[in-house]
Amino acid sequence: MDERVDKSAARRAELAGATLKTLSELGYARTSLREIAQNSDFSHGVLHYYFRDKVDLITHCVREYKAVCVTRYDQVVATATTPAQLQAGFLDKLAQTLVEEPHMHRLWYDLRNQSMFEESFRADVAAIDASLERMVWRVVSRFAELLDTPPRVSSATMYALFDGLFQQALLRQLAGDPDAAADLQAAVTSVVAQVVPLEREPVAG
Amino acid sequence: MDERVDKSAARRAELAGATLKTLSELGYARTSLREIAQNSDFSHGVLHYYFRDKVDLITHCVREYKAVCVTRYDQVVATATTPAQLQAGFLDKLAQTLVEEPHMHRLWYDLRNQSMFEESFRADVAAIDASLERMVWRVVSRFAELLDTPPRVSSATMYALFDGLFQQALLRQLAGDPDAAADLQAAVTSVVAQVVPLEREPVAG
DNA sequence: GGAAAAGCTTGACAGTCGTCAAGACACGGG
DNA sequence: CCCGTGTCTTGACGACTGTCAAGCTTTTCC
Repeated sequence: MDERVDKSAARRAELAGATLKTLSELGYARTSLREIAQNSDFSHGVLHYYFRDKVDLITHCVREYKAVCVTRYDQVVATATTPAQLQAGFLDKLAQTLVEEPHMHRLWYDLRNQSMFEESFRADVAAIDASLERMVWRVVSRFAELLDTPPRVSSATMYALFDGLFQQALLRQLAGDPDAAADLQAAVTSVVAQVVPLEREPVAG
Repeated sequence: MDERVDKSAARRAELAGATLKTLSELGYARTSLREIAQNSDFSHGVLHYYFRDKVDLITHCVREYKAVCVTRYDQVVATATTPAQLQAGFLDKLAQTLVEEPHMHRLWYDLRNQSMFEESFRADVAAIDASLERMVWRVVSRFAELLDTPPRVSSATMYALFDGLFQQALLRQLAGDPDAAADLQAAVTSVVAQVVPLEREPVAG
């Protein structure tokens, strides 16, 4: 019986993978079940054998997506012993994922946007957003710890800032701008210098 | 003859309005020409009388959208004579548009996202993004001028930061979070305090 | 007033969509 | 061997899509 559910879970994961691939290539608006099936080894009918409907399938995908993303910087956080090391490692991975996986990232932004229109996605999307926020905060708070300076903005704000920078960089990367990654690194460096600064006078006002 | 083109332009604008409304309600993925026509006084066939195809129609809409948005804060910039006035006016308008026009904003994010997948939208979207960046920069640079302190980040970075904050707030607003607007104002205030600070020691490193 | 032009509607076309029922295939236990 | 069960394919359904041609209505102009 365990074997049965394992098999079933594996197949679901396989189909979820094909779905993620399709979504990342075509975007939500043009992703159809038949197109997904063509990115897998099966026919379009099997999708309704493993998933209730299209929303169920995509929801499952979104959850799977989360697992991959959320640990991206954990290794860097775990091994870095100086602020400079941590910053360099983070910037490296940031640029790397921007250049190597832009399709995966646009898929995420597409789904998050879809959640603005379709309530069925909202809960899962919000959960992933929260996970990503924690991921970013692990990096930033560790950085602050190594610097012995508390961050000057909240976790939620910090995430929004990084997300905005990354999204602009992604737009440029997908438009073919060769400087997108380098400029992202520079911008992040500049912003971090402001919000997790070396010791300085407190801001008045 | 001028009268002809005026009439034609007016009708195009009218249909573009119906398109914007439909897009803001349903999102790009579920917006069809028949649905657009139902949001106007005409039948679906007329869309092909005034626009070559769907892409042409939506592209035209996007350009129209730009005109409305881009002057949102100009009045505030023109009238404010102190930093506090400018900041308060900006935060007011920011919260107001978040609460009153969330559908229009999700439409913009949806189309910008679509441009990650469809090259046909890319140029127009990039142009609007640049316009919005200039809009934000007019506010920030004026603020810095009134404070007699240069901003510590570039125009592009500043826009990305605001955009990230606004997008997070929009997600929360659309999910029904009653604190979305207030938290956005607080976050923007906090960030501005970091990147356009009152005089302080330069950041080392 | 009547013809020409512009504006708009209607209906059809070839596709595609999500969904699902019917049946084919594999496979292990009687 | 056959039967039952889990797995997968096939083909069909009604609905919906963008597009466009044919024709209707209104306006314009002589």
